[in-house]
Order: sequence, then structure tokens, then C-alpha cells
Amino acid sequence: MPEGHGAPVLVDVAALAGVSHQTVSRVINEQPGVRDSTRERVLAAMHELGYRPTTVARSHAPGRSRTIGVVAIGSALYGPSTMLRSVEAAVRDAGYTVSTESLSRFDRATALASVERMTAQGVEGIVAIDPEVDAATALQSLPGAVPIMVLCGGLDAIAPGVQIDGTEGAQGAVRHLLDLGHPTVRHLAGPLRWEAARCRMEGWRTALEAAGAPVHEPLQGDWSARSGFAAGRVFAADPDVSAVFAANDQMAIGLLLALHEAGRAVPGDVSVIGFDDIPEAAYLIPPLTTLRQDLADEGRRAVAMLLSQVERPATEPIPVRVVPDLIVRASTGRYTPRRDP
Amino acid sequence: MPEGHGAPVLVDVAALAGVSHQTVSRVINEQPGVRDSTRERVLAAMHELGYRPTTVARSHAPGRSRTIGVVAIGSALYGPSTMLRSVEAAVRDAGYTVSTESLSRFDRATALASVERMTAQGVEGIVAIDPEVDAATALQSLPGAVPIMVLCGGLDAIAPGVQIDGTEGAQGAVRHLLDLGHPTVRHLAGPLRWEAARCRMEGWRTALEAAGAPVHEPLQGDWSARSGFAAGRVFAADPDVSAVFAANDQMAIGLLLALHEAGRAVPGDVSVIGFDDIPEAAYLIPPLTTLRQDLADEGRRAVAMLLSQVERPATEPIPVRVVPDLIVRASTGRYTPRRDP
DNA sequence: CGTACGGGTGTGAGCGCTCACACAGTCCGA
DNA sequence: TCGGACTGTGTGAGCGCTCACACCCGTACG
Repeated sequence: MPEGHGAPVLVDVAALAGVSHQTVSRVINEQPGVRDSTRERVLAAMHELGYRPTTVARSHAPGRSRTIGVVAIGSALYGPSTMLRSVEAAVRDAGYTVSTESLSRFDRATALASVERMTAQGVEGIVAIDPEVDAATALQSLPGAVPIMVLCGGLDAIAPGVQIDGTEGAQGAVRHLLDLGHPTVRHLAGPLRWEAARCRMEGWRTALEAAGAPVHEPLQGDWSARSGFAAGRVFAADPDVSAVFAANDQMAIGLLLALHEAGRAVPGDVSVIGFDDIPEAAYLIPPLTTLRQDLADEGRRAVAMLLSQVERPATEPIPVRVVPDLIVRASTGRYTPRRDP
Repeated sequence: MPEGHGAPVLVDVAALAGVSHQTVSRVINEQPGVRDSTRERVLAAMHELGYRPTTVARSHAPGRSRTIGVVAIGSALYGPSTMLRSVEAAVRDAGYTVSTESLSRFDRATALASVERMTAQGVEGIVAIDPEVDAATALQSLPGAVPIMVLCGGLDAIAPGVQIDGTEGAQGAVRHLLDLGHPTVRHLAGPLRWEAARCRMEGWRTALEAAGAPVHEPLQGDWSARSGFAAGRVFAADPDVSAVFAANDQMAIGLLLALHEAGRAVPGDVSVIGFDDIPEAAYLIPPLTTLRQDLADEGRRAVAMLLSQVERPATEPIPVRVVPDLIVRASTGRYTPRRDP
């Protein structure tokens, strides 16, 4: 190290390679207009010094901040947190800095405040993970300076040419149960502030109507096992209930316990289906039939799309549906008419 | 807005308030040496312009970067991810920028590389969440320039004067089962690369030895429900097994299923106890007895300690133990000697 | 043989902030 | 009445990088 203290900086590399700082900068950024021999010399100098560009200085320089803001609902839920991790990783892998903000409440006001704060910090793009419905609409129609990618579990355009439709999966779940002979399917919805909850409910309703099956009023939970348990008690008390579609796996867990405690066998008396395929789903009692989305992949694709939008003029996505996979396990079975007592 | 385009900056505020940029800087940083009347004028100007200091510029300025690096094991596991979220939030709340790095493997080499990268970026302190054992020891004895706080689920000093001892909880779990009359307790350990897994195993062994109960070789899982299921099959095959302590709740879930499939009732034939108290633990079949740590609070305390170390000379922590709470639910019960067939 | 061109390179400025210092004034004791 | 301690404020520089531009020197063209 030539200098006394800190890590080597760009000018140190330049001095060692016998070129100007700008040439080094060009090499770092893989810009054209550098003779190969020069490039090699610079590369060698960088290597010798163990040089690493300082992110904060790059961000600070006028022009590009190389920062993407990620604003997410700060829950411990499987879906959002999986998404968050994959989005953060994808952004970082693309060479951008991530600036995450976890909101305990992701409504219109908080969302706009967050976005404003982030743009003030100079982010070049924003990913919003699971905003509430009003926030999602507000963000999508923001005149804003920077591109915003909204991942709301609804009709998300996650890549140029690829859209994911939240209602499809739910329809598949319901059709599976109807195919098993169930006269109808009850629904335990998530909080309808969330697009994902609405879509799953919508899909459920659509599938029932298409099959001419009766549509009962859905119950509503808050995504937690606790709320699933409460709803499960209600369903368990009704002997006509033979199949339940829960909007996520956590609620399905609570459902399973409530049915068990009420002496209603799953799937003997009641079939249960969840959504998400959390890692534990296969090991519940009984193993849970559920719908799996490749959330990590979707996060990656969404980031790719955002970055392409950041780096060049937006391309309109062409709707091509991605549908969650139905994972059939032991919690769903043939309908057996209840024997009269 | 006076200028054409961007957000207002410090000099804009200075101009409006009729002071120098330095005075504004002093007001922002709550430094002394500003007359009250001047301060008010500046505050008013800031408010009028909707001024927000630009984080990246502050970090870039010589001196303090106001950034804390967080390096964590990038798993979907409850413990680490809860910790991570709370640490990130605490750091942000303290007015620092967080720079997170999620590692798929957190061993010695990766850890050191990460820390080197982060210090090169100029972080003022580092929090390491759940490094593997060799990484933890390497980090703890790093001559490094910046303070490092290692949270490894072992003997962590999470605040000046507060230490958390991972072995204590496990001992409580085992004592609970012995008190219920079980001749001994089997253990399903986590991967021993992790300090947390070692501590829990150590606590289990200590409690058994103290009670003079036989110590069987523990099985080892990988924290997942899947591995818990595999281990559960082994335990289920042994009629002498009457109580199992799993190193985390996820593995306990797999355990429950395996026992159920083998026709061994919980807690009738076998008692099961977990660790973590994941939100679903109370809704398993049967509801899981487990140990709860206030991970979020610990994250907060750890950050507070790190920051105090960053801001002023280190104070040595005095050992005061924090012990996880035993949450007794239905998965543990009295020992009933197996009836001969 | 002068001009135009373009690849390869260097020069300067500036991003928005904080540091260290210099500079006014005011009040005190000598 | 002057030096010295304040207090409050302003000035300058610099953090490490990227932008826009100026500058070389060859080659190709008129």
C-alpha cells in the first residue's frame, strides 16, 4: 500500500498503472474506448492493490445513484419475506445498492411517504412488495420520476412478457376440490386490504360459479394461524362443510387444529387446502395440499424488469400467465356424504 | 422551490435562512454553538423547503459514514430472520444506514470476506447474525478496525450488563420433561456448525447428567421439518423413547408427523418439546410446548450496545443471564410406562 | 498536403455534505 | 486599555467517484 492508512482508491490504481483516474473509471465500468493493453495494466494494478470501488462514492457522484429502493410490508409471513429476500438478492447481484424500508402498515399514506423519501434519496427505481390495495393503485398511477414495480399478488407484470395472475391458482384449488366430488367449497379469506387476498377470493368465487356450485359467504382471517383456528371452529360447527380453501398455509394450520379438536377428520370429513406451500406444509398432520408459487423466481424476474426499465425505455409487457402449481397432499380427499347420526 | 429541478439541498436552506451552509449543518446535527433565534430561522427554512439531508452525501463526507453493516445467514428460518428484521429496524431507528449482506453459507472464509468488504465500504460497526461456530470465533477475535457484534445463539453479550446464555433454555426444557416423570429425554440437535445447536445440546446433556438420567446419543437434523421427520421415524421405532427435545420448532413439526404416522400418540406415548415458539407452534397438532426468546428485543439491545461501542469507548459487559421462557402446551405430558404388548 | 474524423486518453468540475480552521464580536480580568 | 477567553458564525477544502469536454495522434479523404 503506497499511502499510509485507508483502503486504496481509484487514484492509487491510476498512479500505479500510469494512467489517469478517468481511464481507471472506464475500466471499472466496462466502458469502451480503452486499449486492451491499457485495460490489462489497470486490471493488474487493481488486483495488486486489492482495490474495490467505494459504493457510497459511486452513488454520490452526479448522475446515477445505483440504488434501488425496496419498500415492503414488514411481516414475518412466508410470502412477503421470501419475496423480499429474493428481490434484495437480485438487486444486489445486478450491481445495485439496495435500500430497504419495512413498513408495519403499508397503506396509501405510508406508501407515498416512503416513495417520496426514497426518491429524495435518489433511488433509480422502486420495488413495492405486498402493499395494501389502495397503496398499490396509488403507486401504479404515480406520475413519479422513477419507475416503480408493484408486487401485490394480484395481476403482476413480473417480466416483459410475463404476468402472474393471482386468481388462477385459487381456481385450480377449487376445481380440484369440486373434482373430488365436494358439493361446494368454503373459503377462509385473508384481509381484503391485500390484493392477494382479493384475488384468491375472486378465483374461488369464479370457479364455484363456473361449476354452478353454491357460494357461501367467506370468513375472513388475518393470515395468522390464530385467525385460522378461530375460523376453523366456525366451519367445524357446520356439518355441511366438507371442503375449505384457506388463503394461506398459516391459516390452514389453525384450521387443521380446530377441525381436529372438533373431532372432524381431515380429509375424511373435511378437505383442507392452503396457499403458498411453506416448507412445513408437507409435514403437517395431515400433510397439506396447497398451491406453490416460485416467489423467489418472481422476485428475480421483477427486478430484471425494473432494471431494464431503469436502463432503457419501458417495454410494455404482453400478458402471459404464470399459474401456481397445485401440490396435492393428504389433506384433500374424495367427498363422502355424511352419514346421518 | 427556488431552483429548477431537484430536491432542495443544504445550501438552499442556508440561502433562505440567510446563514452559511455550516450553520445549517450544525442545526441538522444538533450541535451546540448556534443561537436559538438562528436555529429557529434555519428550522423554519428547512420546513418551508421540505428539506431532507441526503444520506449518501452524509455517508460520503469524510469522517463518519453513519452506516452499520449487517451480515446474516440467509435462511428462511424463524430465528435468524426475526433477528435480522429487528436488527435492521433498530439500526435504522438510530439514524444509521444499514447495509445488509445475506450469506447462503456463513463460515469462516465467507464471514471474513464479508467483513473485509464492509469495512472497505466504510461501515462503522458490524452485526453478525448466526454465523457458524468457526466464523463466530474468527469474528470475535478479529483485530479489526470496527466493532463487531456477534449474535450466535450462544453466550451472547447483547447489552452492557446483559448476556444471554443459550444453554439455560435447553436445561429448562429437559428439567420440565424429567419433572413429568420421564426416565430420560432424547435430543434432536441442529447442525453443530451452529453455536445455537451446540448450546442447546450442551444444555440438554448438562440437565440429564445433573439428574443422573441416561444420556443417549442425540440425532442431528438441519433445522428443517424434513429432517425432523426423518429423525422422528428413528425415534418412533424405539419403544423406549418417551420424550424428545428438538432444537427448533420446525424440526419438532416433522417429529410430530413421524410419530403420528407411526401410531405413537403425543403426548400419550411420547412428549415433544421444541425451541423458538414460532407463531404456528400454538396451533400444531398437538400444540407444541416450546421455549420462547424475545429475539426482537435482543436484536434491539444488541444494536444499542454496538452503537454505544461505536460512539464511545467500549464498556465490558457484566454477565447477567437472560433465560428463554418455557411455554407449556399440549405436546408434553406425564410419563406413562408403556404397557407390555 | 491540408482537413476531417475517430479511437484513445487526460483535464476539470461537481455531487451534498462534514471536517478543521479562521474570523468576528462580547465579556472578563489584569 | 489591552490581551485572552469565550461564543457564534463563516470560509475553505476534501471525501471518491463520474460526468462533460478538451486533447492528442494516427489514418483516410478531398
